[in-house]
This record gives sequence, C-alpha cells and structure tokens, in this order.
Amino acid sequence: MSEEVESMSKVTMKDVASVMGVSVMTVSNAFNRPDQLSARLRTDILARAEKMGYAGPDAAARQLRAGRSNAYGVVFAERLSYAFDDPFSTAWLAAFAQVMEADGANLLLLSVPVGDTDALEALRHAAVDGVAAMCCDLPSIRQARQRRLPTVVCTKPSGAGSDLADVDHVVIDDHAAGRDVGAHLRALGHRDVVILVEFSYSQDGEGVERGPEAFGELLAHHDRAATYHDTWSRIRGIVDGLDSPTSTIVTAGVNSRESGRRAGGHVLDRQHRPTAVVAVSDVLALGFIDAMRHRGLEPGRDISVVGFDDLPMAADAGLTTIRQPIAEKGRLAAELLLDPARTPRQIVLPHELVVRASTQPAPH
Amino acid sequence: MSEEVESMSKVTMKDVASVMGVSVMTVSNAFNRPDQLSARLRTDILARAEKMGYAGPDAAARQLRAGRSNAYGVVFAERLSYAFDDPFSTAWLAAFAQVMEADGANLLLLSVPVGDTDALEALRHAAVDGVAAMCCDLPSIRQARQRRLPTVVCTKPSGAGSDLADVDHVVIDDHAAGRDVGAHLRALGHRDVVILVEFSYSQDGEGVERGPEAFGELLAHHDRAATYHDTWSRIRGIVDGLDSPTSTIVTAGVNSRESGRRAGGHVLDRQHRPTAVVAVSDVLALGFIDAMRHRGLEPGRDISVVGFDDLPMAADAGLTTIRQPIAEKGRLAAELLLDPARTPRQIVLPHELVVRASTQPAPH
DNA sequence: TTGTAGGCGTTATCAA
DNA sequence: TTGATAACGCCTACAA
Repeated sequence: MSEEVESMSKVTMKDVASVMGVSVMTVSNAFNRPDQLSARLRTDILARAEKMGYAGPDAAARQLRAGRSNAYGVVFAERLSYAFDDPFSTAWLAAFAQVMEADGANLLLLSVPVGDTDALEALRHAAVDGVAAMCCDLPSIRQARQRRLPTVVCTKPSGAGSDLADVDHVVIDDHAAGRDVGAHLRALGHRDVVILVEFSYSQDGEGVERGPEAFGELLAHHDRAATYHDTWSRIRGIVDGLDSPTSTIVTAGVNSRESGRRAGGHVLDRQHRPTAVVAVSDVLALGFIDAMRHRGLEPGRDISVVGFDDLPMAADAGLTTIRQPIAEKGRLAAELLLDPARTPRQIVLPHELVVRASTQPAPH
Repeated sequence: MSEEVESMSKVTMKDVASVMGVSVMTVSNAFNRPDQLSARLRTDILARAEKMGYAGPDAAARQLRAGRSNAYGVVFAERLSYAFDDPFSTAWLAAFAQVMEADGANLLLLSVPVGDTDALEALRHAAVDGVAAMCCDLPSIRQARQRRLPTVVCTKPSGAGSDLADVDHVVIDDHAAGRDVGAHLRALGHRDVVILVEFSYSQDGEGVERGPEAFGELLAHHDRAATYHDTWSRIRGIVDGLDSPTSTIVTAGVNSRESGRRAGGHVLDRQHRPTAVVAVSDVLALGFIDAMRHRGLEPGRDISVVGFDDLPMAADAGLTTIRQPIAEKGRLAAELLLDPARTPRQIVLPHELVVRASTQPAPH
C-alpha cells in the first residue's frame, strides 16, 4: 500500500526531508522538538516517515553527536549467568539499578572473564558513560580507566597494581572483617580451622587442601593476584585473627551453594575434621551446612561455621557471618557514577560480625 | 611528566596523528589492525596516545560507522529491581545471557514501566541491534518494531493489537495451560475457586475481589489490555477449564511471594473459604502457602493450591503447577535475535501440568 | 517557523 | 606500509 517503499538501503532523515519537501532539521525537530514546528506539519512528517519505513533518529549517530550514551556498564569477572544466580550479585544489581533507573539511565551488562582478551576488547567498544565493577579483574579496571570513563569498583584491588590506588571505590574493610571472624573463633577456643574459598588457587582443583606451610606462598600470591582481592584480604584477616598457623585452605571451585556442598563433603569425609569452618561467602557456608546436615551433623554443635555477607537466608539458617551493606554498596556505586562531583569517592562502609547459633565454643 | 597534556577538550585520533606526524588512518590501524603497520610504529603510537590522554577509539563513532552496537536490549515492564529479584526473571535472563555471551554480545537492560513515556523515549534512543521482551507492554513492542529492530517477545500479545500478530515470539500456550489447571481442579471436584493474580485490574487495590459477575467485563478488558497478556490468557483458560462461573479473582498487586502472602491472608480470613486457589505464578502460590501455614492450614488437605512456572522451589514445596521451559524461552529468544534467518520465528513451546501434593480432591 | 552549514570521531576504499 | 577522501546520520549554532 505504501507508495514510497524504498527498495533498498536504510531510509534516513534526508530521505524523509526531501520527500516531504522540508529541511532535514524540520524532520529532526518533528521527532525531538515538537514545539519547534506546527503540530500539523509534525503529524504529517511523522506519518510519512512511518510510511517510508524510516526507523527514527539513529541511536549511534545521536550518541556521537551528544557525546553520551546514557548507559552505564557493569563489569563482571564471571559469566553473566552467575550474575543472575548469585544472591549477593542480584542484591547489588537491584540497588544499583534502582538508582540508575531513577535517573533514567540504562544498564549495560558486560562479562569480562579473567584472561578473556576478546571480552576486554568488547569493554573498549561499549558505549557507556561510566563503568562499575562489582567483581572484576585488574585488566578490566585498567581498560575502563584508560578510556577515561568514570570507574567505580566494589572490591578494593589491594596490594596489586599501585596504579589503581586512586580508583573510586565503595568497599568494606575485608581484612578487618576477616580478623573479626578469626578473633571470634579464637575466643571460642577454636584452633583447628578450615577456610573454604571459592577460587582455584593456581591449578588446584576442587577440594584441594593447602596446609599452613603454603600460607606464605598464598599470601605472597595475594599481592600479585589479578582478582579476588576481597577474598584474599579476608583470608589474610582470618589467619591474623586466629593468630595460629594451624588453618587449612580448601578450594571449592566456584562461589555457589552446590560447590560449597561438594567441597564440604571433602572436608567432612577426611580423617581429621576441623572444629570450625570459615567460608568466604554465605553461599559457600550454606552449602557446607547442607553437607553437614546430610551427614547428621549440626552446625555449632558439631562444627562451628561462619560465612560472609549476611544474606537474608543466613539469618534463617542461624549462620554466624559478617554483615556487609550490599544494597548500600550498589546504591553508592551508582551515585558516584552519576555524579562525578560527589565526594568522597573512596568509601569504606562498616561491617559487623553477626553471631548466631552456628558458632559455639570449641569442644573440650 | 607528559609533555603534551591537552589542557581542554577531548583528545582525538586526529590529535594523536598530527603529533605523531602520521595519518589518522594509521592511528586507527594501530588500535584495530595491528597487521596493517609495523610493530615499531604501532608501539610508538599507542604509547604516545596513552601519554596524550587519548581514550581510544570512541565507541559511539565506531558504532555509527559500523552500523551496529553489538548489544541487545532486554525490555521489562517492571522496575529493574524486579528483574533481579524474581526467580522466573533471573532464570530467563541467565539463559538469554548465556547465548548472547557466547556470541560476544552485551546486554542492555531497559525498564519501560507501563505508561512511562520517558522510558519509551529511552528505548528509542538505546543503541541496540535487537530487542527482547520478557514481559512488556504493547507500546514497547511497537516502539522497537518502529525502529525496525529485530524484536522477540516471550508472552504473546494476544487479542490486542492486530498490528502485532506477526511479531517474533517464544511462548507457551497460556490459555491451554490455564485450561489444564481448570480441568484438573474440576476433575478433583472443586467448584469454588479463587484465582490469585498479580496485577491491579483498573483501580483495584490489593486483595480486592471480583466475583463471577465481573468476568465478562474482565475478559473483554483482556482484549484491550496493554500488558499481562499471558496472565489474562491463563485466567480465561482456568475459567474455561473449570467450566463453572463460581470463581473469584483476587488481585495481589505485584508478583512476589510477599504479595501472595498478604493477598492470601485476605482470602483466608474472609468468611467463606474456597476449596482451591490458583495463582498465576509459583511465586504468588508459594506466598499463599505461607499464609496458609501461618494459619495452621495444610496445602492440599485444607485448600488445594496451584501455581504456574514450576520454579525449582515449587517442587520442594510440593506445589502442583504448570511447568514451562523458562531457560528454553530465554535461549531461543536470544538465538532468534542473533540469527535473523533462523526459522521458525514464532515458537510455541510445550507446557505440562505437574501434579503434586498441593492438589487433592475437594472435600465432601 | 523553517533552512544552511559544519562537525561529532571513526573507518572502508582506493591510491601511492 | 601508509595516506587522502568520503561517508556514517545526526543536531547545535546561526541565519532568514
């Protein structure tokens, strides 16, 4: 029915303008400035544009002209499916999104797995006005900063890379939090502690244990690590707080309940059981508790268990944990991004040890 | 230290080129085509660019030039925090993201609440190569199509808007699913059924009831509705399956467990309790079960309960429900977007009534 | 109320 | 291996 169907190529403002016998500017105004032309003309132009198959002002061209995209990137070191599955992640995102949304800004989710150079390239090509990193590796942060984009991270890249010392951040003092946990367990008399961590240290597979003898090496690695800075700091803190070198580190592979359950199995089925287990996240800790219950063991009574984060389900499970203001982290990160003038831009939020039934005095 | 600090304005390729005494093209190649120039020159250019504060090729300009953004939009009719909180939503997103990720594409999350014209504008300005709508209102779909973007929806805009009849989609037959539920309950002898829905019909507040007399009006409304098409179809199906006009519709306000709990309270505390309750989502159904348990009632024994979706937690709760392939929906939506040639482009996936302990024969 | 000129920063093409 | 030119599609000035 439409007379002027363009047989090929994209219909542009110029086409619409020439067909209508008006200037390009008038067409532009018809779309963006209704007050700049007669209602009648505007209606005609819009109708004709529609009929011609004009798609409306091109977003990329408009962004180039405007110098901004109205979108903010969120970088994950993990696959995006993790971002949607993990309770910490979704809570952070919800808070971050709420602030962005209120400002009419959109979210661009970017997955940049450690070592994935293509993804790092994609980060370079993403049209965003700023970047927030909930958890990410050093190269991502460097990439974002090299692009001169406002950049906020939510775990501090401590130790490694002095070039990142001045990056904007919203964090907690993970080392102090770890120390609180260690001290708590020590006060309860625990001397034999397993630390359950999510990542794979070097080539360690799931369930691999590292005894005290490896701690020096581990902590040295900490300073060079490209990611997991919060976890490393926590571990260091836990060890400091325990003030005893008899802890063991067990790697779970990934940060999930299922993973914690499996790694927990390894820990529970070995000959010598610890009196306490600290997981570097609630999710892992809850998985460990699953493993305990599966074997008829009761957290607190048989083995004390501690997590990190204080997710809602931690309370339900009676899990002793470190509470950190997850939503506040997301909210502030978004606000720092939206308002470059806002200060301070390096924020350390308070954490709190929440003692519940899962930690009890060590036996004997 | 850097000699050539530009005092103001943005450093561009041209600046770098002139300082280096090479052409703009060479600088461009230094960034994008390492093989097009000597390694030596490339290194020099990159180093100088860095020192000059050049941010790297501008993403918007590059996208304009390339004609694509490598990002796909996901439109929600809800606030983004809902997208991260709701289990159905996160499951769909995880699957959708997985496919996109594998293709190196990014996700742009767009919240377009019903009636929010600004957000609709934002959708027009978003630089994306395609749009998927997990749940969204008609105007959003129209906007996306008007932009001539590949568009896929995951709930069919049935009835309303014949202009949308040919939109690509990945759906289930919600009406048939509803009918299965209705028939199941009817076979069990249930004649007095409450349908718990998430949205607010016209100005109805939370817990407002609509008796059979309003059904005609409700279903007529269905055909004009701008959103919630799946829910409307389900309701219509349930009523058809029950084959009796004695059902009542109760609105919960939003689709959340908490909301289902509260609306469930209204239903349970009224004088006349139904023998069965069908919620249009598992989340609502689980909330209703919470409300029952809170009053010492047992699902199935005291009141039969049915949900929709078959989330993992539905199985744990022994909830009879309609299983739909959530991840498959997300995966296929992404694949349709990424491959415009893929057929068929209107997919109806199978659903299945999963009968569990929460539905039992009606008393007496 | 409408039109004209110019540039936003890149990159494909083709020539040298 | 490198360079000049010409779009890409739009919108801010400013002029009429």
